[in-house]
Amino acid sequence: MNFLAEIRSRFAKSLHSLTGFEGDVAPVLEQIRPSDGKFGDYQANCAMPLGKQLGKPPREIAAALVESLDVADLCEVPEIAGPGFINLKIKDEAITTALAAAAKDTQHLGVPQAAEPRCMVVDYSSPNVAKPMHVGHIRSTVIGAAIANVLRFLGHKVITDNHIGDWGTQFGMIIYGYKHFVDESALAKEPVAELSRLYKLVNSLVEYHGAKTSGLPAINERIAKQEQTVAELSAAEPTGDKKADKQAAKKLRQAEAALGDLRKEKESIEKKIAAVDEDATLAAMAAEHATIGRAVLDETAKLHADDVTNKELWNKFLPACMDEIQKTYDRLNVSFDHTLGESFYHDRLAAVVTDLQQRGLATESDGAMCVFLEGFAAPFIVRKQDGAFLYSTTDLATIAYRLEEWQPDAILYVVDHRQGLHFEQLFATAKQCGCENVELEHVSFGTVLGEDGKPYKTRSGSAVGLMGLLDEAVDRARAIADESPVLTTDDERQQVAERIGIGGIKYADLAHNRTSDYTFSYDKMLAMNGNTAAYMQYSYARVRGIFGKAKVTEEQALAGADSISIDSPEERALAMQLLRFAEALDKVVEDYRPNHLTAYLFDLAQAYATFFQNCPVIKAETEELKSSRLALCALSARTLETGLGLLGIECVERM
RNA sequence: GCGCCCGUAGCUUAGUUGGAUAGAGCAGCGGACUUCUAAUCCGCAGGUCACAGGUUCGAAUCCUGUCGGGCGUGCCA
Repeated sequence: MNFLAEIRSRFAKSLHSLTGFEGDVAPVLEQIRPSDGKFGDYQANCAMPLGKQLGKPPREIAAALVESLDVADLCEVPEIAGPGFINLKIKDEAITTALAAAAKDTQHLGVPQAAEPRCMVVDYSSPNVAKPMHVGHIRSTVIGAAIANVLRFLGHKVITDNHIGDWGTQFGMIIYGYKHFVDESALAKEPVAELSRLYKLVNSLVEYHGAKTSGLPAINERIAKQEQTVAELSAAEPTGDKKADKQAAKKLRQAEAALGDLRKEKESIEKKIAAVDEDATLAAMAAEHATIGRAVLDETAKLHADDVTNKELWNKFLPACMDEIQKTYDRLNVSFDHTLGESFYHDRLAAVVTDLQQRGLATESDGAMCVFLEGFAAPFIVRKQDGAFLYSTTDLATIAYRLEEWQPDAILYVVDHRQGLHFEQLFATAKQCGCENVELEHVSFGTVLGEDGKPYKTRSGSAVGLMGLLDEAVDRARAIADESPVLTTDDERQQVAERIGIGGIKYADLAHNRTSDYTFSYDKMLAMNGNTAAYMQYSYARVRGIFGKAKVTEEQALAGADSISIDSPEERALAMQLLRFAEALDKVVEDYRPNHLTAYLFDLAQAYATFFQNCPVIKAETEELKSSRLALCALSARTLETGLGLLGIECVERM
C-alpha cells in the first residue's frame, strides 16, 4: 500500500467534480504530501493556490473538495485548518489491514509495482581499467547501483552498463612498459601486480619528462605573470570610490590566493622531478627514454590502428585488468548486466562523424570536426585535428547502440558534476539526431573531500586507492566488532567488521545529497550513533535478537501480522513509518536521490527504537499483544534489511 | 570574461514546480540501566536559512542585486 499515492488518486476524482477546475491535476496532486504528525498523517495544501486560480476563498474550495472526497475507508473525517489546509488521519483499521498485506508480500513488502514500467539504462562506475580504482569511483559506483536496485524493485526494467575506459592512453603506457621494462616471470606469476608496476613506472617517467620540458617552464611563466598581476594590483592607488576600492581589494586577495595555489603546484611538480632524479635507477631510465611521452601516444595510436602486436598485447592484458577491477566489485558487491567499454564502440566512431556531417550538424573548424550548438560558447568536438576521436564521439556511438539494442525510455549517467557541460552538449547533439523520445539524464554528484575541505588525496597528492580505503574502513570497523559482547569467534568478528566497514563507506556516501560535495571521515561514517550504517545494522541486529529470545523465527513472528494492535502512540508511529516505505522509494526514483531512502530508514530505526523502549514485546501483558508486537518487529527487520539491501548494504544477525 | 552549482545551529547536514512554529544527527548540558543488546532511549539548549531589496494570504524555496566559495570553459576523460 502507498497511502500517499492512494490519497492522491482519490483527490484526483474529487478535483474533477470541482466546479470551475480545468487543466492538469498532476501539479495540484503534488500539493498533497506527508505531514509531520502534528496535524495528521497527510495534508493537502492545494486549496490555497486553487482559491487564487478560481477566485474563491480557499476554505470554500477545501470544503468543496472534502465534500466530494471519498476516503472513508482510509481516513478519519478530513479536517480543514488555517487558510485551507486539509488534514488527513489514516484510520487504524486501514493501517492494520495494510500491515497484514505487507507481511504476506514477501517480495515487495506491500510496495506497489510501477503501473507503467519503464526501460531504464543506468550507466555507472566507468573506471579506467588499466589504472587502480580510486576514491573518485566510489560515488558513481555506489549511487548508480543503489538507483538501479530501487528502480528494479519498483518493477522497472533496468539495464546496467559499465562503460569502462579500456581503449585509452593507459594501455599505450602498459604496452610501452611491456616492451621495455617487463619482468616476464613476475608477469606470469602475478600479472596484475606487474602490469600495475609497469603502468606506474611509465606514468611516472612520462610525468617526469612532461614536468621538465613543459610543466615546470609553464608553471614558472604563470607564476611570473601572476606575480606581476599581484604587483600591479597592490600598486594601484585608492580611487576614493568606496565600491571600486572594495572591488580592487577583493581582486588583490583573489590574485594572491591564486599565486599561492600556483606555488604549491610548482612544489608538487618539483617533488615529482626530484623523486626520479634522486633515484639512480629511475634517473637512468628517464635519461634512456627521453621521448617516452610521444612514444606512449604512438603505441596508443598503433593500437587504435589495429597494429597486430599491440592488439595482441591488449588482448593479453585486458583480462588481467578486468580481474583486478572485478575484485573491487566483488568486495563492494556490485555487478552489471553489461560491460561495454570504449573499445566496443571503436569501429562505430567513424560512422558517427559521417552521419553528423550528412545531417549538416558537424562542420570542420581549425581542422577539427565540430558540432556548433545554439546556446553554447564552445563547439562539441567529435574528431580532432589529427583524426583521432574523442569521448564525445564514443558517447554518441554509445547512445545510438543503446537505443538500437534496448529501446530504453531513459538513459541515466551517474557521473561527477564536472562533466556537466559535456553531457549538456552530448544530449543536445543527440536530440538533433533522432533521440527526442528518450530521457537522457546526467545524474551528477559532487566531489569527495578530505577533512581539510579539499579533494580527498593522499599526503603526497595522489588519488586515494579504493581498495586501501575499504581495508582501512574494515580495519577500523574491527574495533567495533571486537567490543561486541555477543560475537564469539574471530571469523564472525571479521565478517561483521567487513560489513560495517564497507557498509559505512557506502551509507555515508548515499546519505548525503549527491549534488553536494561531501567530506570523507572514517570516524563519522563508523560512529555507532547517528545516521550511519553501523547504527542501522545494529538496529537490525537488535530486532533479530528479539526473535532468539522469544524462540520464534522471523516467519513465525510475521504470521502475527494478521492481527496487529496499534493502540499505543509508539506502535502507531512505527506502523505508519513502516507503511511509508513505498513513498520513500518513489522519492528516490523521482529525482534519482538515494538519500531519501537513508533518511527514511534512519527514521524507521528511530521509530523502532522508541517503540522498543516503551512497548515490552516478550513481556507484553497478553499473548495477543506479544504476537502483535513480534509482527511489528518482524516487519521492521524485513523493511530495514530490504531497504539497506537496495542501498547495497548487508546486515548482520548479531553484533 | 562567460557559463553552471553552492552558502541553513559550533560541526555534518535534510528540506525541488512557495505552505502551518526550518527538521535531524554529532559535539555540549541534564535525566533513565537488578535490560527484551544502555552500542539504547528521553529531555534541554543551540538558527538574522550569507546579505539587501522585490513578488503575495504565505519565501530557506521564485525574481533582482551584493558578498563569499567550488567547478567548468576549442582538440584529456
